[in-house]
Amino acid sequence: MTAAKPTREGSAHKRAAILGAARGLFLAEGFDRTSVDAIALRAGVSKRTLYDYFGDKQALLIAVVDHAADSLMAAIRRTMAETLTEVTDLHAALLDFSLRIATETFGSVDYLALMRLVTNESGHLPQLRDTLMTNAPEEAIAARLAEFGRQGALDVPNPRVAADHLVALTFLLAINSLGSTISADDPRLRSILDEGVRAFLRAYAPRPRAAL
Amino acid sequence: MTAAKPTREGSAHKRAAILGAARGLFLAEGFDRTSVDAIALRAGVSKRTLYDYFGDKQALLIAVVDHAADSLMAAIRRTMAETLTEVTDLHAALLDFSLRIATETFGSVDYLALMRLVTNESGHLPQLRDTLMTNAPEEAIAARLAEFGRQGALDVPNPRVAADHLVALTFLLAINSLGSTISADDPRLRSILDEGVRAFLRAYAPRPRAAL
DNA sequence: GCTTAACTACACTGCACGGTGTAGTGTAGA
DNA sequence: TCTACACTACACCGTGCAGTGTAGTTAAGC
Repeated sequence: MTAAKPTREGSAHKRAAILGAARGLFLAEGFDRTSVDAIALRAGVSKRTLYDYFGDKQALLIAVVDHAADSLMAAIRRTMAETLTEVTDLHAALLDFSLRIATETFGSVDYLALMRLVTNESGHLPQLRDTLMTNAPEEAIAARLAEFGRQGALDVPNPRVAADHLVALTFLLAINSLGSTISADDPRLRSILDEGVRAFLRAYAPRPRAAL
Repeated sequence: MTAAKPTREGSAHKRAAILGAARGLFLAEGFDRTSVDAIALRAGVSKRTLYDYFGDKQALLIAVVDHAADSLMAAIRRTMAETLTEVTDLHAALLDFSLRIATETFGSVDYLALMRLVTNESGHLPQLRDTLMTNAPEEAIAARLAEFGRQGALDVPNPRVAADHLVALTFLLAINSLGSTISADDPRLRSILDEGVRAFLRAYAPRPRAAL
């Protein structure tokens, strides 16, 4: 799924170093402001090797986003399995989930920052559009919300919309209010996520059928 | 409030032309990808004049954002006065408000796109931070929501949080789902705003005190 | 020791772009 | 007509940077 142009496909270690360096610099400086020389320097790799591995600065960006998407999906699946099993206290479960996803190693916040970067900074990369237009994270969350709906813990006639709303009330709002650099222990982050989850549950709490 | 470096302060018409051209190109291509020559060409002005007016590419960006913020605030105030007066049908009123703000001449969507651009593309402009960190739009909306709360039409213990949630469920979600280029008649936009307003009202509808 | 492959160091090209300096043009007022 | 001004057209500079070509180094396998 990854592997943009691994012309030589050398040691995975070097590949990871390059991806990590590129991700960090792209997030901190933006795509255009990040020079390939800086990435190579930070990765401890010669510029030539970088080009042999990825072929192109744009291809490197695609690889970074691809890798981030995979990481995020893995984190979501793992965290969901660990936090979103209980139906007893949905607020605690959803808040735990949001907090962990937001702050976990390369969580959704960095992912969203990358998305913004891609969407705004280079709005003309057909390859990227394909990669990131899958909305896999939202779909995964939607599936879980649908499950809660089936169990009667939520009222979600349209799970995908509900998932979008949950994401908007938590991650989207967090990254919009705070910058792209969010520290895990920032009290504002916890506050935003908490309020967001609260509002989400108020909007999607099961209500007596007669009320409508 | 505007006026970054109007070294010469010539005809307001030329100034507006430059601002408009810059805004359009910044939104379409991003800040770094937009050359000053392109802006001058599109504005029908010599590059030299552009520099005489604004002094600097960064100063031009600041002026653009400043102007956008002013426009948006004016639009919000005007539209709020025209749509958010009725308490009878809050859903219709809020949806109308959202739709008009989102699609109006330089609505919140473009504003948010500019914010993203600024935040991500050049994360090191102290001047810009000051300009856009006011959160004036959210504050204005919060004030109106508080008013609704006083009238018993909504249950908003914390108006500012409620305003953030409304914005997240509508504009933020819209710009995140659709690109920065949103046509006013895109049915998806209306759908997103409608669902967002619905969820917001479910979350902030007045509820019997006994229920909690 | 020899070959092969991965990699580095480094020089180099081409280009795009931000910003400046200036000569010249059109225009309005005295 | 002269002056002042706003503006254009254009040439120009410096620089940063993507991408390439290559000679040389290291290490592994034979």
